[in-house]
Amino acid sequence: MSAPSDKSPESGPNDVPKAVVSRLSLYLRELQHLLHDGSRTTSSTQLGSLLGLTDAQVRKDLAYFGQFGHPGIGYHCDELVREIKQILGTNHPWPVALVGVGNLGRALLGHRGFSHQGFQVVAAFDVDPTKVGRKIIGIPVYGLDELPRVVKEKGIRLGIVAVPPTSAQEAADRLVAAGVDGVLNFASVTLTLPKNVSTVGVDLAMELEQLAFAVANRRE
Amino acid sequence: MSAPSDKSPESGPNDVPKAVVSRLSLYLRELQHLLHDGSRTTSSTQLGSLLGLTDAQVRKDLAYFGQFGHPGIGYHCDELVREIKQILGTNHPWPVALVGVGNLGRALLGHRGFSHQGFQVVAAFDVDPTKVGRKIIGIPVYGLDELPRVVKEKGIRLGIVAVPPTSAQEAADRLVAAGVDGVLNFASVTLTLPKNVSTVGVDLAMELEQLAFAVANRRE
DNA sequence: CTATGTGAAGTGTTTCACAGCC
DNA sequence: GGCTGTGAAACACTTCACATAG
Repeated sequence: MSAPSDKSPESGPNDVPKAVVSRLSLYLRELQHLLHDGSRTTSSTQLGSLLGLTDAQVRKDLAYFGQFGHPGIGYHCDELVREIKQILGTNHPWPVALVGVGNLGRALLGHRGFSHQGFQVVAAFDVDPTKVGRKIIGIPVYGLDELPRVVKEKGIRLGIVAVPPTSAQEAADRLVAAGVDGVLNFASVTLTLPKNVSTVGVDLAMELEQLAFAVANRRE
Repeated sequence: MSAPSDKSPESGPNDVPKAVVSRLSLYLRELQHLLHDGSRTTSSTQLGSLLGLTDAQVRKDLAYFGQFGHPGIGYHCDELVREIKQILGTNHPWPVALVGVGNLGRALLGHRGFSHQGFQVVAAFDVDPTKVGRKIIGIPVYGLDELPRVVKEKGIRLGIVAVPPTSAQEAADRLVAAGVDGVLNFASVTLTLPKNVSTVGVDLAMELEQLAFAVANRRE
C-alpha cells in the first residue's frame, strides 16, 4: 500500500501550485499562436523555448492534469488547447460585470483579448448618473443598485473593479453581495473579501516598479 | 572559514528572489496607505496581516536589503517608504514612452497610479497619422520614426507597448532600437528581446483566466 | 514585554535523468 | 532517431524559534 491513494477522490485538482496554473495560461496563448501559424503539433521543447522555460517544466506542469502527450510525436495543438481550456474552465463563456466606467473601465469594455478567451463583459456599473442608462460599445451601463438584479439575471460570476482606490473596497463588497464569486481588482489596494471569493489584483504601477527595479539593477 | 564569503563584493543586490521584489511593491503601497491614514509606525506583524503574509516573511524580505527596523518599536513608515523607493529605484522620477494610443493606451496615458509612483508618460507614439501631432491629456503623440530622437532627448529608459498583438514585437523592437532598457508589454504575446533589456508582461485575459480557474475549482 | 534579524528546519518547486513508447 | 511521463536529486523559498535590542 505504498501508493499515494489519496490522490484526489473526485475529479478536482487536488493542490496545484499557483505558478503552474499561470503557466497554463501561457501555454494556451502560445498554442493558439502556433495553431494560427499553421502548426498542428508541438513538443515540450518547442513550447518551452518559446516561453523561456525548460522542456521538463512544461511536461511536469501538464502532468498535473493528465497525460496529453504522444511519445515520439509531442502534443497535438488543438487537442492541448481544448484540454487546457477545460482545466481553466474557459471551454464555455463567462459573462463578466465591470464596475467603474472611467478611463480604464472603458478600455476594458472594448478589450478584444477578453472575448477572444471567452470572457464577455455583459454589464457595466457606475455611480455617475450621467453615464447610467447609456450604452458604451454596445454594453449597457447601470447604477450600482441594480447590481444584484443584473448579476442574477445574466448569471454573472466574475466582476472587474476599475474604480479609484478609495471606492474599490466598497465596489468589491457590492459585487460580492450581488453574488459574484471572483473579483479582478485594478485598484491599488488589497481587498478584504470573504475567503469563498477569489481575488486577483493587477496594479499597473507595481508592474512598472518591477520593471524599474530590473532596469536599475542590471549588470551591477 | 565556514562563512560564505562570496556574499556580494559590491553593493548590488546579489540574487534577490523575484517574489521578494514584487512583495516590496506591495509593502510600499501598504505603507503609503498607512501613512495617509496617519500611522507613523508599523510592525512586520501588522504589515503582514494587512497583506496576508506572515510576519517572518516581511522581516526576511526586508532583511535582503538592510536593517530598517527598530527592535521593540517596529518600522517607521516614512523611513521604510524612502528605503523601499531607493531599492526599487523610484526615489527619482522615470520618464516613460508609450507606444499605441488605442483604447488601452489612452487609459494608460491618464492613469493616476503611474505618476503617483514616480512614472511620467512623457511621450506617446502611434502609426495612425490622424493621431500624430495631436496632444492627448497633455501628452504629445509622435510618429514611430521619431522614437529614437524623442527617447534620447527626454532621457527615456522605459517603454510601454499597448498595440495589437501582431504589432507588438515590432513596437518593442523599435523601442529597444531607440535605446529603451525596459519594456512593459500589454499585448498577448511573449516578446523576444535582447537579454540586456528587461521585460514585464501583463495579459489582462490571462488574469481573468486565473480568476476563472480559481472560481471553477473552489471547494470541490 | 514588544519587536527585529537570522541561522536552522521544513516545505515546495524545478531540474535531472532515464524507462517506456512511437 | 525523437518524445513523453515520472521518481529522485537539487535547489529555492518560507516558516520556525530564539538570541538580541529597546
